[in-house]
Amino acid sequence: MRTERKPHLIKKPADAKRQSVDESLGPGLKDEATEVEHLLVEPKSERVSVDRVFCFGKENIEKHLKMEDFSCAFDYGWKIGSGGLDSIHGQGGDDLKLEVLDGLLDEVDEVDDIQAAHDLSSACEDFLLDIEFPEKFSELDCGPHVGSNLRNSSSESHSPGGSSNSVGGMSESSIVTVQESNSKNGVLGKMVNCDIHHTIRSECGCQAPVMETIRPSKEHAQDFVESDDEKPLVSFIVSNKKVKSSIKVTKGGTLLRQKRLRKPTKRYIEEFSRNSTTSGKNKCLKVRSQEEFSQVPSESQSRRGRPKKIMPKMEFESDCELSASESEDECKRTKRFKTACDRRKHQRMWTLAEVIKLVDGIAQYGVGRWTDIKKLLFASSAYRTPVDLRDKWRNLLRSSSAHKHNRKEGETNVKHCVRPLPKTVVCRIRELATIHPYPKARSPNLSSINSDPSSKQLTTTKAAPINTHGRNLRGKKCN
DNA sequence: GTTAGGG
DNA sequence: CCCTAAC
Repeated sequence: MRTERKPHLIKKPADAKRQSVDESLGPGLKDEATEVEHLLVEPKSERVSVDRVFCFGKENIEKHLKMEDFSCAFDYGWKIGSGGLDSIHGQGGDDLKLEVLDGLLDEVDEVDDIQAAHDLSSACEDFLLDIEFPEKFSELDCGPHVGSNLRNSSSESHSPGGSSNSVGGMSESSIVTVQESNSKNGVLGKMVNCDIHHTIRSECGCQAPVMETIRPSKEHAQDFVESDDEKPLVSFIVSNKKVKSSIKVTKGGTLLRQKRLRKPTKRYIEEFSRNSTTSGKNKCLKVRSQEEFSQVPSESQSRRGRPKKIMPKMEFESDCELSASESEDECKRTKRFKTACDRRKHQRMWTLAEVIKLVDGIAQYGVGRWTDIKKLLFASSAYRTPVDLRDKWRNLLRSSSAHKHNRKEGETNVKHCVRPLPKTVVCRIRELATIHPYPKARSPNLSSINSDPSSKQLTTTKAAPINTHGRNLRGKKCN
């Protein structure tokens, strides 16, 4: 049992529950301060509201409730049962707790507001809380069914290892049990809590493989194992909650018994994803989208890394499916942003010097050896890929042919040439085109030779291989 | 990996 | 400038 563990923080060693709780609080706050912080928002609110419902009226209890934001169930159980609440305050470790948990009060206010809106002051708050989830996850739960399950689980929770309980339902049952025990007798609740404690532990160990079938929970399962040994109750519950939340999202009807689980707040999700990113645990789906986002700016330097292929759209979208609607929007936004930026990132105009360089390169190496030309003549300009050189050459041929054509026809269409090249360059291009006809492209030279415009295509395609220089790339490569 | 061809 | 097929 966990109670045997170093009770340095406990002033009343007789209280087994508090021992475990305190013990768990110590490391938990240090290691998973943020996680605990957010995860505990829910239990706290529940506890507080329960406190109101049952009108315990103990000031110290209320105070304690505000301060102690760990495992709702256990905390409550021993509090009521042993009445050792006062001992918590003033303990050395409480300062740390207060620091960490203090920030929770703000968020708790949120939850309190929600409760007020739902008019939870009645004794049926449990049910209202339960109904809250069916509303949000209508496909998962149906109100009455949940309620019945809740009661069953709570009553069954005395027998640990109840295989009927799903993983997600464990904590739920524990919570409910505590609340019921509060209303009936604290001692029983205490015992129940003990049992729950064991139950959760044992069941979590057993259920870990099952959870692995669910995608995001794989990490959680690991957390389970870790926390089972190292971190006591709080962290354990925390991880358990994590699993539950993920299960709730991914799996549906099979895990209906997760009633007490509140939908994680937006802030929690964000924080969680952030933590996951830093800690290397991809517990949240959003992490991916964030990573994608961060990739965008880094691509601006080199064209070489054309990210379009790197970004498979289908994969992107499928990831979005599993996350919430908000993240879905984000995904869409990101995708739009990326596609808009990726396509035609920078249209670098070809300078005259570059054109001349290209022409020289072609004259030197021939048409088709674009990589060679790029390496030798455009090594400095990383943004010019061999494909770019080829495209440019293609365009040059076209324009030069147009030039020729225009001249032939009386220079009527000169204005169509957006960036007219110097005559010398055009002449060179034409010469090169004659010597190195672009494969399958309509060589201006040939086209001029061939008076019949309709037969240009055929003539060129046939003429290219015939060319004595063998400038056709394919033929060249074969050499 | 490179190139041709089309968009 | 980008994409894809072909090599």
